[in-house]
Amino acid sequence: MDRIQAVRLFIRVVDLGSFSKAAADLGIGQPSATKLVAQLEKQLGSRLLHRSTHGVTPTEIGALYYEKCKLIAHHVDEAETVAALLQSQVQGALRISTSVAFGRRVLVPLVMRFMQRHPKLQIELSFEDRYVNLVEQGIDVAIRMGPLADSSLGVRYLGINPWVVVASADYLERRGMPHRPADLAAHDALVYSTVQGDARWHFSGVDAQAQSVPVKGPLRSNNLSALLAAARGGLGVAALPCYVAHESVRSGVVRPILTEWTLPAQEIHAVFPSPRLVPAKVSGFVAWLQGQFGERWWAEPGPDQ
Amino acid sequence: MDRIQAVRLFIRVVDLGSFSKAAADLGIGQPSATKLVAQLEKQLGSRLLHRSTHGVTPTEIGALYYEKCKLIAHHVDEAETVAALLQSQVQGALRISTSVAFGRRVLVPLVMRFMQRHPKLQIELSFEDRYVNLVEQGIDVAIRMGPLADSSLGVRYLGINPWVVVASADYLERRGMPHRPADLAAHDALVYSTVQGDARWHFSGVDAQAQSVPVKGPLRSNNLSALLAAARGGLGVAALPCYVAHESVRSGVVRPILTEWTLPAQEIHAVFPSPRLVPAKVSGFVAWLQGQFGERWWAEPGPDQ
DNA sequence: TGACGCTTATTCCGAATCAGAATGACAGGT
DNA sequence: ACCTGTCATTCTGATTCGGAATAAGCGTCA
Repeated sequence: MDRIQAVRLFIRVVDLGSFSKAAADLGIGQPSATKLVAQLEKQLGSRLLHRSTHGVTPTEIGALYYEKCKLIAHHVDEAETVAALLQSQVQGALRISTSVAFGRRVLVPLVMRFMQRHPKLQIELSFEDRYVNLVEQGIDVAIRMGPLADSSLGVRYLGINPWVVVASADYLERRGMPHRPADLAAHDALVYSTVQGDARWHFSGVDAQAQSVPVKGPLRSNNLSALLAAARGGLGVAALPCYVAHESVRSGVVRPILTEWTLPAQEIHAVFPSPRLVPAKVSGFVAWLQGQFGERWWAEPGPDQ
Repeated sequence: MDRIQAVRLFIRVVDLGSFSKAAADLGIGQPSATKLVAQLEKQLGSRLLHRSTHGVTPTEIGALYYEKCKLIAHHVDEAETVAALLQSQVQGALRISTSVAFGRRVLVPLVMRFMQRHPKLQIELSFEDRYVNLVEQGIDVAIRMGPLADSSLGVRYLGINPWVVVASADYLERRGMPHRPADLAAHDALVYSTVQGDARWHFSGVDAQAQSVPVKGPLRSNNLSALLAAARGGLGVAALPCYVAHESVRSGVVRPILTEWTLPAQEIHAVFPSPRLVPAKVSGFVAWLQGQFGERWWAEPGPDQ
């Protein structure tokens, strides 16, 4: 027996003065209404309604209880409304976790645009290159690159994150232009320690032949901006995500090399707790994000740079 | 699914941070707790709790809903308390319906005593010699004489209401003392029109022989006090309830006659709506009343006379 | 007076739901 | 590495639910 429905029914019964009408009003059968109120009375241990063959009238206790029931129903409605509003509207606090470089360069401008569309949304952007436990940290959605470890979470594919190998023009002049991946062995590599911890770069040729070459060089860092700066300074060859390198390539400070080969691209995913029953602020943000990663999204202008 | 129990469970789950503990707290199994909250979430359409293997924490929506739930639970408790208090305590308004003479002479002093025992009780005494519909008139309990018509009501036997035939001493001197019911044919009868509408008095002898005698006389009234006054004034012979005649008999103003025969006594009943689930104010009053009608209750002193 | 209409109460039966035991999976503490 | 405590899932028997049909009561109206 659902006592909340029983309370709602009782209210309608008192309002309409009839089991039949109230039952029809709530879309249930008359016998159910009779039995439901009878159970309510049994639980309370006191009669709420005087029955006659021509309708019902509340008893003294029933009248008092009726007033209380209206309060209860009101609060129940309010509670459901609260939940529904938070659920259906994009509002409240949205805590986003993302990697440092991607967040700084790509996500920030996107989030700015999203915030303009949803003024009631309060964004909290958290930059972390290490894996974080979404639930523990209270993260609503994380944007992650590469393979996904935690399969119990909700996941949406956003796009692909291609990489490119770049070097500055003067460096290439000094050290020569590599034509094959193997040529890199003679070059100074700027290694992104987070992804390329094993100091090997994996290439795929146009004929789908994979090549893995060990690299070594003067700089290892977990900060892509530092690697880009080093590449711009002519310190070596860097493998960078396109979105990091694009500006410098476009302005000519660095030049992409080995364009016949491609580095393994990472899939970009939005990850969030609880695959089902996702708040609208999360699902709305993710859905909107999915529309923002076009064919050459990394060529979009960055935030300020 | 009982949503009120679900709400209560959800509160305990948030309080204790665990399904298992909350389930044990409410005396249900852990799977039930899990399923109940899951249903609650399904109905609301949003996740209320973050699950982990070491307990649960409320989500943003869950925390808000938790506050609402506490309000709801509070109001539910209050409503149940209201009903329980009215039900179990003798308080509130008690509407009593009774016949005019009986009420005035017998019930009023009894009710006075009952009121002293229960100060929170508000009595409304309604005097009506005709039959009233208890439910329509909002009567909590009626004290009725004689046969009961409405069998759908709750009934408690209170006692017997004997009658006596009286006349004043000077009348008997003038007209002679009747020795048998048949002698009344030569007397002036004072007829109580409500009960003796057919103008016949029915006697039972000591040997259980029934006699029915037609009576006629100068006065018919539906008011027993008027008949008593007429009898005291020597206007005739009156058949009266003992409780009406007793004072006048004791003081010698009138004398009982035909004491070898008895008039049909009426059973006194308390009648109230709804045989089951009777409020304590009603059942308490009726139970107390039952103890007040002893062997010669009608000899008790009246209110003021 | 009698037929009708509307109401509540009760019965009955198939279907849906519930409750708890058992089991599995998982993470943290020792 | 094991143990403990937690949540999720599955399964099964019993309970409950919900509506159709029925009965009975009372007021209304012709």
